[in-house]
Amino acid sequence: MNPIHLRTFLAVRKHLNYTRAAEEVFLSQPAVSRQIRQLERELGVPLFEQLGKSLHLTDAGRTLAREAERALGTLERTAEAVRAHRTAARGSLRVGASTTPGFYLVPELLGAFHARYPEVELHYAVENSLRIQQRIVRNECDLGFVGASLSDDDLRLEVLVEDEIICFSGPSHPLARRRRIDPRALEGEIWVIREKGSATRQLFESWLASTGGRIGRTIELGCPEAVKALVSAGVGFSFMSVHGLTEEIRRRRLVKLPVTGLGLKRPITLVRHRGKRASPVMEAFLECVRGARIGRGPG
Amino acid sequence: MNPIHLRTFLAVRKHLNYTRAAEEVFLSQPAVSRQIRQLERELGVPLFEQLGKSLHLTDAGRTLAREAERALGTLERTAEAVRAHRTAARGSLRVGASTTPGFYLVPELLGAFHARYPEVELHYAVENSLRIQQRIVRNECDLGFVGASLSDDDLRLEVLVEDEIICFSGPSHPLARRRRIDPRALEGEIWVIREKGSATRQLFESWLASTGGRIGRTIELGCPEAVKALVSAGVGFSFMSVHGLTEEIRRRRLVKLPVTGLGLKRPITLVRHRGKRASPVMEAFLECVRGARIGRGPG
DNA sequence: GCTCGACTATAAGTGAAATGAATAGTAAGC
DNA sequence: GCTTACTATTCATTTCACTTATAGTCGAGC
Repeated sequence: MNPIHLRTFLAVRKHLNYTRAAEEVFLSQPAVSRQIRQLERELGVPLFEQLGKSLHLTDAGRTLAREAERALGTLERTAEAVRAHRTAARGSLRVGASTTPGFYLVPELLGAFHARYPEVELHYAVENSLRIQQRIVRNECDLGFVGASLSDDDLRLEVLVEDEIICFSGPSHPLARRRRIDPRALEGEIWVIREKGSATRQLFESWLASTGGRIGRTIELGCPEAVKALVSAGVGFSFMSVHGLTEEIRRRRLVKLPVTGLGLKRPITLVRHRGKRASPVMEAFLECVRGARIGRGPG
Repeated sequence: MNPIHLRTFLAVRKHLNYTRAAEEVFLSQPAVSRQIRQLERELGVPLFEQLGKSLHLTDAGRTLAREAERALGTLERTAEAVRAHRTAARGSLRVGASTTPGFYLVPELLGAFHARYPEVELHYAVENSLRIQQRIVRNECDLGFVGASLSDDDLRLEVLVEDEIICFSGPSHPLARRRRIDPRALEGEIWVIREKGSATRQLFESWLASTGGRIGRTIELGCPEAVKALVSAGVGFSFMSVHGLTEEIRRRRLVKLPVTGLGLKRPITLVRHRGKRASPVMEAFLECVRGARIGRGPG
């Protein structure tokens, strides 16, 4: 029971005349006869009856006429719903991000995108860089933003902006008054730091080890905002992407510490699967990302 | 976009594997590839994307998956609704009848039929015999019951029962006391009779003319029940099918008049179009008609 | 009663489209 | 780097639907 058969049937019902119906659907009259016969055979009931010269619908034919229009409509709406995905107006976008971009970069991108494409369903996952990488590979996310440099043949990387990691403390902290701080001098202080999986922490630890320094007493917190709040209250010091600190430094709630030799930079990278073809929604989001003039960050 | 394509698509979505999907829908793998490609071309969007070795649905694919099930369901229900007409349980029946059977025979048949097939939509037209005949020829009615003998090459006639036309008056009428009434004796009385188009009236008038009798003063009424009511009240006399009088005669509200030589019989005939194939509903109704033991009438 | 006109059914030939088998290509895993 | 699992491609084949031509049927008009 094809849509073609149904349309032919409806044409016959309309004219009650095979020849006219054939003209309407641009077929020959035998083709119409055949299609109706096929329908009748498949459904097991006659759809038309011929009395003398005139054609009439049977009960079954009346039922089919009523339902066929609904069925064709459903099919048409289905096709239209799918075709709607040709534009970015409808669809979904699954974005992943590691903590630093996930807190201080991506939310505003998503906000801007949502304002332009309110119908698009957004999914957002903030996890550590490794897990974001996995999500991309498994196609659980369409694209990701990470602070770590990943390397994987399956991934397509695109550096968006350089991120700088700085040390900071609260304004009342003794370190805040120093004009120059040797890395070794930090060892006696309390370190307020993120959990082990944090790329920021790993990066900083690597650098510290290269200077011969060690980590002293620590307080571990899972969320960068919690770290900032604690340090701002005067407890210890920490290090973090400068992008996450702009506002607090301007308000003098946090102070950048002049640690000698600390010039830790890393790229914030847009990650995609190499083999993935960009959907219209994804194209639109990428345009948003590039239009956001990233790189004019606070660094 | 055939149902076949949609089913193939749903199989691929289920397995996310063309080869397995091909097994499920009993096709070769290239055939599945091809059908999916056709769908994608028709809809203008990719439905699947291949990342490395694994297959994923696109947004468009997800939409289609959701809608395709609904669309296939609609089609299936449509087919089922039509197939339901293979039995007499669903459908419609258009019955026509002339006055005599229309009042005193068909209603109980329809009642019995409706009790057995409550889902069948019934249409019932009571008109004079000629119009019923027209309705059958034009296929406005599926079958008819008439009191007149019709002749038409297009019609298929079947005598159900002999109907007898008798004369009657109210119990208080002077005629009711007579043991024998000559047709001529009626001329002085008031005739309560049906309208001109009535087959009963025509039949009676023909008979009367053959005896040399004439009609005297008349009161014309359109409906046989009104005729009975008036006569029962003592006004004049009338003639009518015995089938319509059984109850009133038994209750002595009407009295059969012994008019000499009056033996007017006519067949109550079932009328169908010769070329019409009986639908299941019609078959069922005909069975009802024959099962009603017509012929054991009150005559 | 016969012929003509309108219509549908049937038959045969044709062409397009879908299918399947074989094969090449590609990615993933050991 | 080879093997395995899967999809894309190619080509021959078959199937199916269509068209053309024709026969059959019904109704109308002379």
